[in-house]
Amino acid sequence: MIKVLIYEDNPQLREGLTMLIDGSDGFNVVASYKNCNNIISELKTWKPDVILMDIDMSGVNGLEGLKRIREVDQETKVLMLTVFDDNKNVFEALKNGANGYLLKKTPPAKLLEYIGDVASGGAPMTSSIATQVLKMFSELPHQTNNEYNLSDRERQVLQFLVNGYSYKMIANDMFIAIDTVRSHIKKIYEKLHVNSKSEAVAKAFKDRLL
Amino acid sequence: MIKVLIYEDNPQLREGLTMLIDGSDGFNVVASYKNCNNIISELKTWKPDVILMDIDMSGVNGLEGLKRIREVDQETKVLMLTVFDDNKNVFEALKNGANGYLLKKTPPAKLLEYIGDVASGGAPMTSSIATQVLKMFSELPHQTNNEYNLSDRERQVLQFLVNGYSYKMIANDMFIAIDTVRSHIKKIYEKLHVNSKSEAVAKAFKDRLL
DNA sequence: GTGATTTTCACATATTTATGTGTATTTTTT
DNA sequence: AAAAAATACACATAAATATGTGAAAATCAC
Repeated sequence: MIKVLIYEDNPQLREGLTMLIDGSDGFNVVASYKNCNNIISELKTWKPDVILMDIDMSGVNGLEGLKRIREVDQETKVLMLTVFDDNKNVFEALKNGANGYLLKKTPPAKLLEYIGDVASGGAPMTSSIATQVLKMFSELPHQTNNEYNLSDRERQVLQFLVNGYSYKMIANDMFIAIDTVRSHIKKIYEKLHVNSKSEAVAKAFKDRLL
Repeated sequence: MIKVLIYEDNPQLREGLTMLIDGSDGFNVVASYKNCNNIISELKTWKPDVILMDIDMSGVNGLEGLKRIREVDQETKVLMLTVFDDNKNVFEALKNGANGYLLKKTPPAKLLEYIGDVASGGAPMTSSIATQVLKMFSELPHQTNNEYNLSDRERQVLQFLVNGYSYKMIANDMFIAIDTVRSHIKKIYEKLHVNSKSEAVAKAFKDRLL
């Protein structure tokens, strides 16, 4: 018997899902809520096998709920539900440890099938979602990180370093004195907590700084 | 009407698949073969919408067949079929532009559904496969590339460079003379076609050399 | 508008790197 | 067994890098 906990904003859909799932052999809906405001205590109370989680809810939404769950529990399977297959949410959800991602228009029979899948360790997603996921991963490594607060000029210089330019070449290409290049680089080292060109270059790759 | 072309080693399964698919509304099996030896001319002859491709076949196998197709055609959908969901093949297939990946034990009804999915642009996969794909991508950057034929010792030295070690520190840690470190590094530069430490480090990341 | 940051430049110097040329074992490949 | 790589070491030198100290103008943020 798979214990299911439902989070869904819309009362009609919430009722519908509960009826559908609870009325099916092998499934048991232990409770359903309209947002994730008290998700941790609810999780502890019901100890569900699978959580069906709507993304868009007023109050604490599904992504936030997922995060809260994963802070304390890696075991419970979480199946995200959404109306739109919008890129950003899919990615956020998967990053935060969602076990699957379904569109609300998924037919009832398949929904049950997917809940079964996820309960037994699978990662179900509708094929349109799967397409997106693959596309995202293939296009991925583009989104720059700037937790080190490099300035524009510093990022430019770092880019040159990564491309293997010497100080002299950088000075030439940027139309500044070599001593200026030096001072930028000194600042970069400070900010990245390194003290050599290759460490800076390595860090640029590791932390996707460019 | 979705035109399907089948490549499958096992005569019984080939017959079975053909019967199943051809006998279903909306599907038409245009031909089926026991290997990919002549896949390009067969592709041109039949112009299928979807190719159902077994991975393990004697003669030209499915992966090789997929590669040949993608050299000349990006449009035709290719659904890979396999008995085992072994990691390596899944990855290879997806890298080479497979549109989906199914286990042979997929029930007939779902198989048809998946063929429909892929024909309309989806990327169907069984949930066990999807799980693997996600896991692979998340674990990914681990599988070293050695097209530059770095020797063991050279790779070690490069690793130290990436970690920001100076020649002196490398010599110390590897219990060799600093001149030996130099000579290794010179060799590394030759092989990577670079001439500075940072270029070598950058290349190590770009080409996932370590 | 003023204090903070960024960008620019200068001078000095110790250390590190890049390159060349050569040699001698050992290991691997053919 | 011979040829080819890989590994190890030495000496020399020009170029590049790291580091320090200092300072002025421009730009940004509150």
